[in-house]
Amino acid sequence: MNDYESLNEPQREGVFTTEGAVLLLAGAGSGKTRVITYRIAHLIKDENVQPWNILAITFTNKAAGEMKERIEGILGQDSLGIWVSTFHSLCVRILRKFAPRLGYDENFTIYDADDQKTLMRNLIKRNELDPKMFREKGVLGEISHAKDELISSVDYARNAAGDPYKTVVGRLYREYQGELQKNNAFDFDDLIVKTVNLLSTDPEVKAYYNDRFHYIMVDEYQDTNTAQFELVRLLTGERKNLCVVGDDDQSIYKFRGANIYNILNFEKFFPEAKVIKLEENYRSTGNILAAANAVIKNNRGRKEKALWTQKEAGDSIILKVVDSAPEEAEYIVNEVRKAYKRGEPFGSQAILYRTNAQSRLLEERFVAAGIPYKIVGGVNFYSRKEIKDVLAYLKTIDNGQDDLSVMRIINVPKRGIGATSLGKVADYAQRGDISLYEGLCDAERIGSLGAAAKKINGFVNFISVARARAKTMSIAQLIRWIVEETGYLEELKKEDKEEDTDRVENVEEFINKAADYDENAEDPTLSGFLQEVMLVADIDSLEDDKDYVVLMTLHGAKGLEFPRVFLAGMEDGLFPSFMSITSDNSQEELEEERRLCYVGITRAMNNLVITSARSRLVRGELQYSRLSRFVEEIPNELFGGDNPGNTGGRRRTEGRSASEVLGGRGFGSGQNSYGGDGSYGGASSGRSLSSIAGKVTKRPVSSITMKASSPAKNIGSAGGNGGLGYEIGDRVRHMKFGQGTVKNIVSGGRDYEVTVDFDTAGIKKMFAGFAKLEKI
DNA sequence: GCCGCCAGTATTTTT
DNA sequence: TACTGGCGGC
Repeated sequence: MNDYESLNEPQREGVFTTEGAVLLLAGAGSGKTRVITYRIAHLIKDENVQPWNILAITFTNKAAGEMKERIEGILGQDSLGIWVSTFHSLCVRILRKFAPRLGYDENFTIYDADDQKTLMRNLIKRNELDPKMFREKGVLGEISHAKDELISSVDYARNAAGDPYKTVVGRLYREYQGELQKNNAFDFDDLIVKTVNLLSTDPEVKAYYNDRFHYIMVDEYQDTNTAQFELVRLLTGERKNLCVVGDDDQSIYKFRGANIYNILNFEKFFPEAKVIKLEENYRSTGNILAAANAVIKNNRGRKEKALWTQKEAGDSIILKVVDSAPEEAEYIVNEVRKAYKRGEPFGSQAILYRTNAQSRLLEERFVAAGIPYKIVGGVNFYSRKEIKDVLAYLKTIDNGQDDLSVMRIINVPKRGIGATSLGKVADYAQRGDISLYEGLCDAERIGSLGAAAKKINGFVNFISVARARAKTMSIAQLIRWIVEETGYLEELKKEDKEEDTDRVENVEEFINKAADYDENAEDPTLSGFLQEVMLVADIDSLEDDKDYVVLMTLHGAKGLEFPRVFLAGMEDGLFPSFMSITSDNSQEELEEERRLCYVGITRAMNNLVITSARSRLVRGELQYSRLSRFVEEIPNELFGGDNPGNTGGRRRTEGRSASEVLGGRGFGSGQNSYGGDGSYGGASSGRSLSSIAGKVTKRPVSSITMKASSPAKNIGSAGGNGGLGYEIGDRVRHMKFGQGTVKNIVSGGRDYEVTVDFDTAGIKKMFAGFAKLEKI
């Protein structure tokens, strides 16, 4: 911890101002993670704060994991006991302990979006409502927004008086909550809301956590909603040692209830709050930063600030406008390859887009080119059918009150128990006010069931045997036993469709994840496993040390950085989205889109490539659009006029004829596949757009590999720096930043902080333990 | 009770 | 285009 000198003045202020409320306005790339980690280290090392008195809240598990690693890198064992977690996992942890005080069991189930839909669909049906009028998605959206604002079903119904639609939604809201409780389940929003309820109504619980957490930090504060703010406020208690870190310019989750006033009005809630601004950007070149500033300054509702950098202007920003989306994909893949040949690893390049659907064409091209890539987002691993099936078995075993899960698996694989029999049991259960599973246990007593009762008994017996086994087996063993004993795996294997082979692989992958949990969790339990798994986002699987091009949405890219960034699909109607342009409060929504654009631009360290297609297929229809208005906001001089392949400064190029566009010609020659299987072949010249698009049939499952075990912790703590394998002056290679020269090695607690001057990425400081530098 | 076909709908972003 | 739910035939 001899490294405080490397901090700039405001950063230092952020580290040392530990008492009271602090609002850290941290611009993109201004080193906020560094401030948070150093701050925590300072609290523990210099202020003698116990690690378990510190709580740090992040948005993704990945961010939490990284922060933990970095703190551990500085403090080693001394960091044990710090709570670093996401809002949702924090709440799960609290509820696991105190859920009974709310009338739930500790082994509650968490319902994801799919489960919510199923439940709501049932309710709409039961109420005999017109499903056209009341769509489950719309109703759930209303409920979710209410929960974000801590509006209970009672309050909602009261506010709805006079509005017929809202009155019905209010009723559905109430019934929905009733069902959740009956099933001993929480949805995502409930995790927060119920924890807030608990803390605000139970002084004992509140005192317990106030006593526990003396210092609280919240990252990405601009994306918190009202309920999350209230949660933080309650946890903070009288000490008021709360440090929030955020950037109003990067607030991009309003659609999910993020309340920008949490940041804009922080000083109203905490009048004595100290406001610190981090405005020096260490990430991007001058040109990139200038572009970002030029775009964001068009927003009105923001705190004034000016991000600056000491870096040079760097390369020009490249703008490439092509005729069609397939050409865009081809161009990007080509540029990726060229950059790779110039020495930029694949892992240093990322492609960002507005919607997940855009990944398809890109993926197709990457496969054809034989370039390693990874798509983040889209369908979550845990929401695949086969995984959800297995999960439903586990949930049924763990929490018999979860009717939804029982319903899902009772006839999977086929047991000959159909809708009619199930309906009879459901009626019986409802009359007796018992769970569906308890109803099934009574099958013999339901006369009308006839032969079906035997089949149902078979299922009930299976579950009770499974419950007994769950007590002795590891979770991985239990899953394997389930999929074999029920014949589920057999059924998947029997089908020889490609799709099903993937499914079998996914189930195997799931078993691996369970095994990993069995090994690494502090106190592995089935409930714990299920709850953890339900909160995993796709981004969490991103591994820094793999050399692949990353493809993801702009939302997914928040908090990440890459030496080379492609912003794809920069077209009005796509980005900014059609919805935002045509919406009633278009002004506000466009500002949110603009912030998203700002986030995208500021992910880039050295090179930014913006692409736009004059036409693309949207839902099977060819759609024409003009260059995104955001690109128009970037000053001309930041674009290079002589970039190879650039449109050459002709930015406002409109009016190509439709026939020219429809020709779908590739722009180059010699685009032959590059180590791929050749099935997609070479240039697109001559092929019609539809035939190219028609090629996409199935997406390969982007593999999510698990690390065998421990994330390299104590490397090189031998003596001297003998364990590192390199010293000052040596040339080294980093998976993401490429080659560079070691400039300095400083011992920092258990690990070494190594300074490397990378040829393309510039000077970086990193902990040897997880930088995994290789001498060359 | 099961399977397959048809029609309607959706795509903005996700912990 | 692609997914889902509903419906009818076996």
